[in-house]
Amino acid sequence: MDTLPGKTVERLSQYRRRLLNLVEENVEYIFSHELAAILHITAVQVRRDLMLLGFSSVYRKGYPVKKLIEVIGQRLDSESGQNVAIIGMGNLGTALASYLTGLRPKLRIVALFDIDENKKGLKIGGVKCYHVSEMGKVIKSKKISIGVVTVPQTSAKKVASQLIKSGIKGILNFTHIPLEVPSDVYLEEYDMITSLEKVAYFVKKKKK
Amino acid sequence: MDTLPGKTVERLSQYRRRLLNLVEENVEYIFSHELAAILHITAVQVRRDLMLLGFSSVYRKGYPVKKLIEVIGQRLDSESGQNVAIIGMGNLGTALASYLTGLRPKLRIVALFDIDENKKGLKIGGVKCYHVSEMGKVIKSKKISIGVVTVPQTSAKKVASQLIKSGIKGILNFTHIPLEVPSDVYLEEYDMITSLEKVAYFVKKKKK
DNA sequence: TAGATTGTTAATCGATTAACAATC
DNA sequence: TAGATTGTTAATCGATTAACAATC
Repeated sequence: MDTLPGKTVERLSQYRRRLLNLVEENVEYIFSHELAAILHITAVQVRRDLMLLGFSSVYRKGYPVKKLIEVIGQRLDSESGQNVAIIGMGNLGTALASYLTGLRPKLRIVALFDIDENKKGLKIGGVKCYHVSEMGKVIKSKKISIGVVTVPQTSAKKVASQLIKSGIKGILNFTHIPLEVPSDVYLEEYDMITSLEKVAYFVKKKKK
Repeated sequence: MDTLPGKTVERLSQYRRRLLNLVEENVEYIFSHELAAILHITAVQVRRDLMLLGFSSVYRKGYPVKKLIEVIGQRLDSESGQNVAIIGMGNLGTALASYLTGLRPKLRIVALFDIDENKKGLKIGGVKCYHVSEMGKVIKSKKISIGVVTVPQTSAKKVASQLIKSGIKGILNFTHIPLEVPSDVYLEEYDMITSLEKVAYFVKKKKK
């Protein structure tokens, strides 16, 4: 199966989330222009993405919602699911832990880590917190392939190298320093201050 | 002055952050390939971005760090600075408030809001928390132009419309529902689960 | 049927990279 | 000088949009 473009992957993730809401509301079919309107994109964009999935609509009814959710899942998710750890139980890590836990059945948050001995054994969103010194052991025993890094800047590099040494295959980095990873590890970085500065820049520009 | 492409704005924000670190280390000049290496991009990319700024290097010494920081500031920042509010003091909002406060002199976090009466008057990172009912009043009196939305999903739309009604010009949305804004308001959305699903997808793909 | 919607190709737009003369 | 580095144009790559025949 071909690898989808990153942008399409992002949108498929968004489509699925909206579609899951629609199922709750007992919507059975949706037209491309309806889904597009929800996400503020064009109907062509939606149709093209679904074309890449090889998914077709039902004539004059639109796309069957449940079926589409299923097909997106087949493409995005790993069949057996993937295990995720969050490292750094400050405010950001805690927010992520409680939000992500149980949200996607195929993306299981199975371990949290913090340097603070007092947080050891704590449960956030039902998931146990371990001391960072146990990282290597827990990552291997729980078959964790993805690490979310929410530690303070100062320890980011150390944590990343520990993750890599433990055999993690993907890192989502929320700290504000760029990380170095070997080519077999997928790295995604997100930086809040950059987003905010971008908003500030375009607000300034709009004023004129 | 021409409007810079969004991607360039993002990178300029990143350059500045790295350059500020370099100043601490008393680095006076930097070559394009050095800055590129720090950010895992190409030297051409860096040079092209700086070309858009109209900024030139010093022959055989590279770009003067302090001067470059200044020029990036002239382009990205608003001269008089911009005021920012964060709405929703859960874990995520608290993380943002404490991280962002005082980080960029021209982006001042001047007010926090929460629906919980008990948080009223609280100070996070030295910034006062108000009750959401005071939003309109405080936004106007403090001349706030940017709102960061970190409330629970259920109240996201309501908060956004209050912000817009109060005259805000930019919204950074961390909730998981797409917002609707009029065309004179700049909207940037960030969704953590989408980032995580993207990492998961490419980890799955790499395995093969 | 008439016409709303679709799936797909081709065209366009935007962003990145290659190429290379200019610098001193 | 020789050669590292730069600034900029042109070429390439990738993603979005326009166009439109096909569907029933």
